[in-house]
Amino acid sequence: MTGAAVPRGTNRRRPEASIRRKPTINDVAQIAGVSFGTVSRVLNNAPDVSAATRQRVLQVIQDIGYRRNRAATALVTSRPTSIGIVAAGSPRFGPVGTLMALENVARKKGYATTVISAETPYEDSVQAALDTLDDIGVGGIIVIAPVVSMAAAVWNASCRVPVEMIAAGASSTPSVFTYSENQELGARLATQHLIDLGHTDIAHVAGSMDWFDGRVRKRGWEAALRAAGLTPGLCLEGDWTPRWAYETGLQLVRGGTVPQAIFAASDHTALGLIRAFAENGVRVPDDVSIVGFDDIEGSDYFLPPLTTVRQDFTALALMSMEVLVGAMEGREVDRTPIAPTLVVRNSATRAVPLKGQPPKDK
Amino acid sequence: MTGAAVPRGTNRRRPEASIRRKPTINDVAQIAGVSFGTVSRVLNNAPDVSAATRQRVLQVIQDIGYRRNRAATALVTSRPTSIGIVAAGSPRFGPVGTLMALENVARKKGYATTVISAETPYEDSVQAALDTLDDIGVGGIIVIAPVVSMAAAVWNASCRVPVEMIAAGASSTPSVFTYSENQELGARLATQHLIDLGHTDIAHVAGSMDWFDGRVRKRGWEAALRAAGLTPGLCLEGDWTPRWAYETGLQLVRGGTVPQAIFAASDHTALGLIRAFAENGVRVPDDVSIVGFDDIEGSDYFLPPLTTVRQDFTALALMSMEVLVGAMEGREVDRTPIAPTLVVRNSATRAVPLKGQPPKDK
DNA sequence: CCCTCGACCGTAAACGTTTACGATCAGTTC
DNA sequence: GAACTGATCGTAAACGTTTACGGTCGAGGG
Repeated sequence: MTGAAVPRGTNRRRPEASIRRKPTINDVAQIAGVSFGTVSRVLNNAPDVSAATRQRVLQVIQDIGYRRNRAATALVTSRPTSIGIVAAGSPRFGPVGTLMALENVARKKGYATTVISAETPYEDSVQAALDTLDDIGVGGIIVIAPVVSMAAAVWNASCRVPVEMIAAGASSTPSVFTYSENQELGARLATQHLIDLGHTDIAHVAGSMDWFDGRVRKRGWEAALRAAGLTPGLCLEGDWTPRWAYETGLQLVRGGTVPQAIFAASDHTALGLIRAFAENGVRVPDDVSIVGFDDIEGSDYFLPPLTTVRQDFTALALMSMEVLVGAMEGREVDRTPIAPTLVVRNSATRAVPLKGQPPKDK
Repeated sequence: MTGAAVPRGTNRRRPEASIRRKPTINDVAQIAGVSFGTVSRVLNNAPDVSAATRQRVLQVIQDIGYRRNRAATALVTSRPTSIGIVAAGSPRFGPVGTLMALENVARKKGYATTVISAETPYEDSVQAALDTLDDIGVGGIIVIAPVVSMAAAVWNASCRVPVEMIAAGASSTPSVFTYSENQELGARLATQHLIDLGHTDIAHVAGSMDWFDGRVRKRGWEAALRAAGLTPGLCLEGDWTPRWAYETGLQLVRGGTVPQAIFAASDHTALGLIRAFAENGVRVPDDVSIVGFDDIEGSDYFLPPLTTVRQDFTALALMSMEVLVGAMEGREVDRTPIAPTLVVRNSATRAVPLKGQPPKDK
């Protein structure tokens, strides 16, 4: 190969210096004694390569540890190579496992994930996150939007790529579609369990109504009650903290208005309630039945072990990624939400007739 | 959710909306009436461009919503533009907040983060993760390696870019350096608290010795005891689950060997212990003092509220990113670990003289 | 008036791929 | 034996930047 008309592809500026530089497609080609075009073909599993040649190239790739430069690939094929995830900074998330599961599915499908946090759930912050992701060249975005203000921000933002929102019970728009677990069903399951146990006075110590989860769980509670011909009783709305629940519980016992049964919006809520009751001699489940929601780690070792609702975050991640990739590739994909399951333990028990009242009183 | 919401700022930011294609540096140049070289200069804050021109170019960039193509940039300058994070799939992680904090710091420093999960803590899995990250062109990698087998895998793996491991008490090597919170100090704090309360019979219900956290917390317990002239008592090693702790607790009460005080390796461990004791009439803290580790959400509403040790994951993320970026840019950076803090609540109390024994015996 | 010098700006080449197209060379077919 | 046909392979031209270098132009020194 003399200097005459060195074709563009050959590595001219480095004879055989063999620096620590990453090998390129040309290095492979040269060693394998083919042109870089051929190497590209084997890289992309394209036809028009003989088995023997393919084998040889593959061998060289293996030997010198060649790895395709993603930037170059991304540059020429605008085909996206990664997926963006924007997560709120909020602590009340699914476990890290959710994120990991998301990544896992994406990787198996050949996409890298880059996650980015929205500093606030408002428009500029969300738009900034979306833009940053767009820069990177993601092919689609999943935003975890537990809070309604964040969802609103997403609806108002603009983005060139498909955006999927994980937000329980939020509505889809043409440009932003939604996926989530069927938390309303979960709430109905929990409430129904209490109903089946014979309770009629079933209160709800709710989460924040700024959260979709809070809204949807409350809705499920109401729906179950109505379906059973019961009128929804007390509903206290707060935040998700054990502290708030504790204080709420205190008020209940002080006011002498502890209900027969409580559907707590989260396990942490249940935890606060239980402590407030325990400190005042109100026994769970003997005096009041409680069921929680989330099945956080350790809830099986609360005092008493908590009957609660479990969401399958891994399945959620799997499905939502399926949906997004489907949208990116223009495929249609089934979008029936995942169903949570009730896990019954010891915090809710059969209703006993209230003292001085006939049972089945209605 | 009425239709009042703007239907997702459709093309609002794209006035003339000529083509769907992203504008390039050439589009900007053409509209601004300069050459692409000039645009590149203003993009990079290079000198040799007059204030007037710079202003005009900036304006055009703003107007047409130009955003620099990262792939192209990455291709020509090999300067890294992102940071990789590999996390084990394990559930026993810090909260999502840790990951988010990591991302946050990185973004502020101008790096994107891409996280990837190692499917197993073994060598091929870890190496694969490292390779994938290398492909993407990250400038440095943070691996969260709680398990010793994973750390070993990292030590044995090869990687062209700086690798930082977050692993409590693991040693640094020339190629892989380590950062973490000072968990041994945390364990000593917890134990010392018990000692200060007058306990002399302080057992440790440990975590798994496959975890750095498990090893280091045990070491801290021993160290505190020795420093106080006490000989370490019972040490039961298990996993981190409440379940195992529960069963261990059961054995303790059945054997009549419940110690005076227990340093539990984690809050979940403490939770299991507490239940086992509660179910058998052993009162916490009256009969046995317990201090946990982690300060998980809700531990302040356990029965009783748990005295425990809190790690500052945000600070950890901040510092470790600082360290990594420092290494990437060849800077020296202070690497003193972060100190956890003891948060005292109600699960540990002053020692009472054992029945039938004189106090201050031994 | 020529030369030099900054300040400003344009241009070519390179980064490592993919894609479209053209070339070569057996083997077939007539 | 000429022309056609696949199968296999090589080549040029992009993709959107950055970098190194070269040019122009007006001002100022001699």
